[in-house]
Amino acid sequence: MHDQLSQTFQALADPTRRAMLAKLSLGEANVSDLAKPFLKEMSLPAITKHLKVLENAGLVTKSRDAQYRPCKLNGAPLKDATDWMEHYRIFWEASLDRLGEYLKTVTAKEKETTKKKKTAKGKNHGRKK
Amino acid sequence: MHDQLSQTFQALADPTRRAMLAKLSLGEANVSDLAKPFLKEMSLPAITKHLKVLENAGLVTKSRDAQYRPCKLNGAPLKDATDWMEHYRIFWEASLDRLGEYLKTVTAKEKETTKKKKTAKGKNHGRKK
DNA sequence: CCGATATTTAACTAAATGGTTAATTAACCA
DNA sequence: TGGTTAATTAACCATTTAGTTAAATATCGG
Repeated sequence: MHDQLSQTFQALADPTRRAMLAKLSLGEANVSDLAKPFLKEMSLPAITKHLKVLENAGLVTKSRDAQYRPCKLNGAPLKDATDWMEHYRIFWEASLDRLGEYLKTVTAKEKETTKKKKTAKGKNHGRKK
Repeated sequence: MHDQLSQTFQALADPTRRAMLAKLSLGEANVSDLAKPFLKEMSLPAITKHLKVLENAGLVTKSRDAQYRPCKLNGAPLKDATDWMEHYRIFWEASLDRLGEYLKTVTAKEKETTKKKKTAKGKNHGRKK
């Protein structure tokens, strides 16, 4: 998985890393700032590694300030990610529409109760249709 | 990594799986349809596994039609993913805006040449330097 | 220079990922 | 019924991931 987009999605596929990005969205923070909320759950080197994943994905840049490493969020790779997802927007808006449609239907037809009920509903493992 | 959002991003973090979604965005397709473009690079069971990842992430649903398994794209999980990313939009538009700003500036102020140039520009977070 | 603080590196481990080949299941069709 | 097609499952393997502890590096501050 070497392409940029995969790396971006991969980096986002972890709640710790997303939380770190959320923190960085509030402003620069050094490593121990970023680590603080997680030090009960994991060690500092674990944080360093997560940060490295974010850096490799280009989502975070690190600079130097004495012994500190102030980190900065770089949103650029997220643009390509949203651009990719944008192509699929219709596929969730469509289903929401259908949900709305469905809700209208059920509320409207509340009188027309229990018509057909025992048509093979479950797995119907044996055959098709 | 058990949360839905992580699973969604994880599923998207692979070009084969994204290509399968792209194909499904054109309409239903059964497993061998989906596999066809990749059978030179990988085996059918590999495709089955990728498909399973997409199913587990809720991005694809599979039904039965005789020996075929028609697959359908379900965009719903992508909504949460884009919603998440939406919070960061400013972080890529910011840089693009600054680019636009910059472009306006240079073209507009082409007469007013080189005014102030060396005012501390960076973050200068801690202190040093 | 010394000790403390901030962070990384090394070495290791367990589990997940992405792939393989071979075998199995299921349904069609002639 | 038997052969063919569609797809999954099993068993296995290599690599990556996510974590650990312990040691190393670098910089500040007195």
